[in-house]
Amino acid sequence: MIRIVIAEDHQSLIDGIKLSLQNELDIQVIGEANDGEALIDLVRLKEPNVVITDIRMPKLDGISATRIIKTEFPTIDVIGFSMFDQTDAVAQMRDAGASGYIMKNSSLATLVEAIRTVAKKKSFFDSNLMIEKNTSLTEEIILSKRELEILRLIGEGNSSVEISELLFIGKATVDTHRKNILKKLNMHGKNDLVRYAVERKYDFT
Amino acid sequence: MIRIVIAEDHQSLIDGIKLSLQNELDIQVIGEANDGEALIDLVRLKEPNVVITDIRMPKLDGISATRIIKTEFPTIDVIGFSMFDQTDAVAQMRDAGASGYIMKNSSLATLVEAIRTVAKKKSFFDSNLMIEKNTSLTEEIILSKRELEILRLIGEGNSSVEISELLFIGKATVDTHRKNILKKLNMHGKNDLVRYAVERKYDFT
DNA sequence: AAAAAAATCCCTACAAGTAGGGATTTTTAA
DNA sequence: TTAAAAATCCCTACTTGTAGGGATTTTTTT
Repeated sequence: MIRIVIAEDHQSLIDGIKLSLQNELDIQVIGEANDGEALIDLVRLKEPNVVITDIRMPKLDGISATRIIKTEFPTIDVIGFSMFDQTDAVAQMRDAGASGYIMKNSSLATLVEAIRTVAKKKSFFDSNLMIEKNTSLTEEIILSKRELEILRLIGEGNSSVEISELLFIGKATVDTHRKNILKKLNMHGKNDLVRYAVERKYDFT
Repeated sequence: MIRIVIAEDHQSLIDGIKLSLQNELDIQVIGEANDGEALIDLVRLKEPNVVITDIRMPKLDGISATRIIKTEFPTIDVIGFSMFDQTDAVAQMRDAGASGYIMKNSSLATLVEAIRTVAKKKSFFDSNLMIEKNTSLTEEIILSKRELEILRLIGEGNSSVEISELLFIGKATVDTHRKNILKKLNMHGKNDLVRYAVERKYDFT
């Protein structure tokens, strides 16, 4: 029996995962936490086999939490998961000692596979992750300087026109950059860029 | 001389604040941090008079950082600041021991005033904050259950149509809720709701 | 110096959210 | 039980971003 705990500040997502795992008889959800600190407490209390944790959480983020967990309990396997394919986040989770990484839009099958794989002491990184596709997992700087700049401004809440005024370029240029960013990140849809920019507010270089 | 440190994961914002404070001769920025853990280290090292910290930061968030700082250095005054008027965040910062709270879109004058006020051991909470306007600062539940639900779904990246399908209601209804939420939060503009929903991913009740 | 990458700008069409109205039904609270 | 609040739905007009093209100039890199 694989005993797991889930950490995710979004309760509805936890509920979804729990529901999804109900049919997997060898996997048991023994606890859940809504922030990093609660996760640490929970792990100390229950000592699960596998921890599934969001990157971005209140109080303590998933990366720091993973570091602490792996220091105290090296045998516990941690799977990180987040909304987007953030190369840096994946690398940081790996450095922190995580055994796996999946994305929130991954299928149930992927989730289950990830849990079983890490429980067998193997690592599992979602095949959708860009980091897996390209060999060089160190410097994978996909976005150009200008694109990063524009992404940052999007995250700050600026519209294309506002950005064009801030950077003294045309609105059309900003739109082109947006499209290129979307293409590079393999995203579609209306608000994805905004969400991505805000979500990854981390590590803008 | 008021010695302050700034914590904010968005370097450009730190730069902006520093620039703004250059002309204030009695205020000196003696350090900056891009995450909660770095902030704690910095405070221990430099022991400033005032700390200005973002709520949402990698590793350790502003609320937890404030709690730690106030435990170790009760005389240091902390000012929280964030993008939006999150009633819960303000309350939590207050509980953690913060002396003030301002919003990122506050004017420079407000920022300077806040710093000087807390340095005088008085508390400063931005007059724009809803919490200040309404007397009952405990339960200030502005958004209805349905509105919160929709806001959550927006944060998860769903469009109005998708939300309407998820909740078995019409698209028009979702739009109305959006408009009401915007009105209640006093927001305008295209992506504000998305950004707000993602930013406040915290504490959805 | 030549090729590749990045940055700049324009076009049309379409989808989605905002802003301003209005209106009805269902819940909740006094 | 009756007001008040919440939730439901519809209308038109407008703005903004996405998707699909194309094209030119400026920087890098080889």
